[in-house]
Amino acid sequence: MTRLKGRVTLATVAGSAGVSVATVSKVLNGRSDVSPATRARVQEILEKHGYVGRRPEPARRETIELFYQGVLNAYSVQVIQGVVEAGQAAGVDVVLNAHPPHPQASSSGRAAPWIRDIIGNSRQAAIGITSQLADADLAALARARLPLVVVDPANIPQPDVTSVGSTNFAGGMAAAQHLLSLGHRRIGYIGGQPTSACNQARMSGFRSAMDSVGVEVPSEYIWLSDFLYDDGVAGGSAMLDLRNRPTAIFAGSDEVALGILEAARARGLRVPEDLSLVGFDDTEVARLASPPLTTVRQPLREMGAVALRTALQLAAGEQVSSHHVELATTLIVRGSAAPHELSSVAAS
Amino acid sequence: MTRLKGRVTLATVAGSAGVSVATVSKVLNGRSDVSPATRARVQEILEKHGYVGRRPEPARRETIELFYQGVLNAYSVQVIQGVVEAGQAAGVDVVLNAHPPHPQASSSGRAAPWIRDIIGNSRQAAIGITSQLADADLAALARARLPLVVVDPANIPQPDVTSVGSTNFAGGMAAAQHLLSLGHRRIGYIGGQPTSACNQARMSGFRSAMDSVGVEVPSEYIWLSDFLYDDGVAGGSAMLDLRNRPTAIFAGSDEVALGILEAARARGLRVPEDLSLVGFDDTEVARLASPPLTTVRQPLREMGAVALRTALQLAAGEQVSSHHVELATTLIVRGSAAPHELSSVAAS
DNA sequence: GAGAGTTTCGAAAACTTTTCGATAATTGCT
DNA sequence: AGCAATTATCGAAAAGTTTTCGAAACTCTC
Repeated sequence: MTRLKGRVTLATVAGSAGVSVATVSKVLNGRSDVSPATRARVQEILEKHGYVGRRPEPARRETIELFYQGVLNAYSVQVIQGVVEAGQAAGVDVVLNAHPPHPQASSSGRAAPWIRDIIGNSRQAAIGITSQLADADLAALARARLPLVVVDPANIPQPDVTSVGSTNFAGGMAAAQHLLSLGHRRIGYIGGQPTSACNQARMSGFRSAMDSVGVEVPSEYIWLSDFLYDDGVAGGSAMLDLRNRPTAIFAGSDEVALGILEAARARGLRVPEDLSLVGFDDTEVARLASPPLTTVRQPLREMGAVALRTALQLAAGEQVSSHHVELATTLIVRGSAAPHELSSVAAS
Repeated sequence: MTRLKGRVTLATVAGSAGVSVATVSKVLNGRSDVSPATRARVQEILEKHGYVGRRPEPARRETIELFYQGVLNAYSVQVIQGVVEAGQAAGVDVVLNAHPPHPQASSSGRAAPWIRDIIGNSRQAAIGITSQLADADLAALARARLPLVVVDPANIPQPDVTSVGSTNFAGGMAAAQHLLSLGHRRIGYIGGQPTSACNQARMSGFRSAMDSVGVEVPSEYIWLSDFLYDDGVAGGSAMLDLRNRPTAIFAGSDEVALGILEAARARGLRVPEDLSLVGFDDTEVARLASPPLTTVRQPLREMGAVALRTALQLAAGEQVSSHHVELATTLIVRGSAAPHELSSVAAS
């Protein structure tokens, strides 16, 4: 109904409410010279007819905020690309912004300034990359009815935060199985913080695969700090200096793998002849590395695209089927992992 | 003046500008069916009369469009970061968008669709990363009075395009001098397209440094295709298979350097022991490479920040002192270039 | 150089807001 | 109560703005 002819206009509402066009206009603009009773009635009719002004919004495009933590790396770039591409397809603007690394949960219940900015700038939705938000931040966003989608949230997925991830556990298993199938038995893992959800999943997948073939993982074969290059160098150095060093290492990220690569090179160890390496993420650096990294691919662009589409759905008030979506990981075989025979031959 | 009677209205402006009320309204709302000349004139009159709408809009934030070509790489990421940081400082939104690689100068004089989008979305300014725009695109932007700043434009800097670059020539010289000072004499160059301005500058700087110490550069020591990994592999392979292969190579980009690194590894050549390598850009991958790349640093973040500030100046109608700014390059010494003695010892 | 398509523009129509006068309701005063 | 003054409410008309639509001018193509 109310669609008999064209758009709903002030005249439509005025007719339906039995008042003049001017009065309806006054109600819309909160003028004082309208009696409360009339105002209420007009407002009801407005609602009923779903009146929207001539220009619902001042012709401004929908805008979603994409934020990253601290600095951009090879990982975030892929996600950003996915978000931007999906944003173009959907005809929304993607505003990119950085936010300080870890506001360290301000004791007060106030949201961080940059969160308040997002709200104040009236975005349709926000997308975070591996972000860890304080409860106050989440509460502020919820109050403002501003949907949030996090790609690969750093902390354990909370039920009230929509998130997009990948099958980290399966990826960890795939990496371990690949190395096992190449004949390796002494396999180390160098990954991120023990509190990080994706690190836990990757390591659990790794452990699970190792367990299922009855291979022990000694504690000195596990090194956890962060997913960064320097952590790879440190962990790799420690592990390669062991009397009984591993013949293969599964790195929790490509950046870590590159750090291990450097630690190996510094010791005159060649990859993959003397040490097999499997990374995680399949960022650009995996392809550019020498040797190119065998790695577990996270479909980061797709994850970004899914995050954007989910954010738009939430912004449109639609329900999403699941608060957490995981896309499949794939093992990408390049040149950094080789059969164990090679390394034993070289060692002998 | 113009206050003879009551408020300044569309009719006032229309009369003063000699156009219809409708046209003024269209200018105000950024409609497309107004010629640039008319738009400019009306805008000027609007300004002069200090026209304010009946209800001032809720002050939307300034928005600048940052666009990249095709895919994001380690290079663009640094620039993006600089733009985003400067944008935050200036309180403007940075909208990120991709555009198709090379529309190949559509024969017609029409601007590319994505350019029309930028104009239609009424950005305050646009920033391109290594973009090559067709004349029609530039003309369309100029007509819409939309300032454009290009970071490291792919083609020769045109006088009517504001651009930000770095001292490529000096960087090329610095790279060559570094390798020369390490005792190298057989030095190759693998870089981008001969038509690319920055490639020309880098290679000229390289050649100039070589000339000034009287060292010849045989033609087979020069390889030009693109600034990509695969080009590094191809060029590196060709050059390293020469009977009299170079002892050092200056790569026109870090990505090319990584390709050369891989070509060397495939031939059992070690870097820097058997081959010294100097990259260009100092993107993240230079730090992550194994060995870490000695490279010529372009201050990409600063370049991005300068581009944004310049764009805002232009948007504010200010004159900029120069249409092309070059920031200084710096040689970053890491581990991929070593004294020539080492390699001759290894060779003997 | 005709034809098809595009761009530019203003008159008129459509829509919204404001002004201002009419009317009714309320208050103040005797 | 009766009457005047005040106030509240409302809509017609005016004012202001945006959109539609057709005409004219221009451009590109064959």
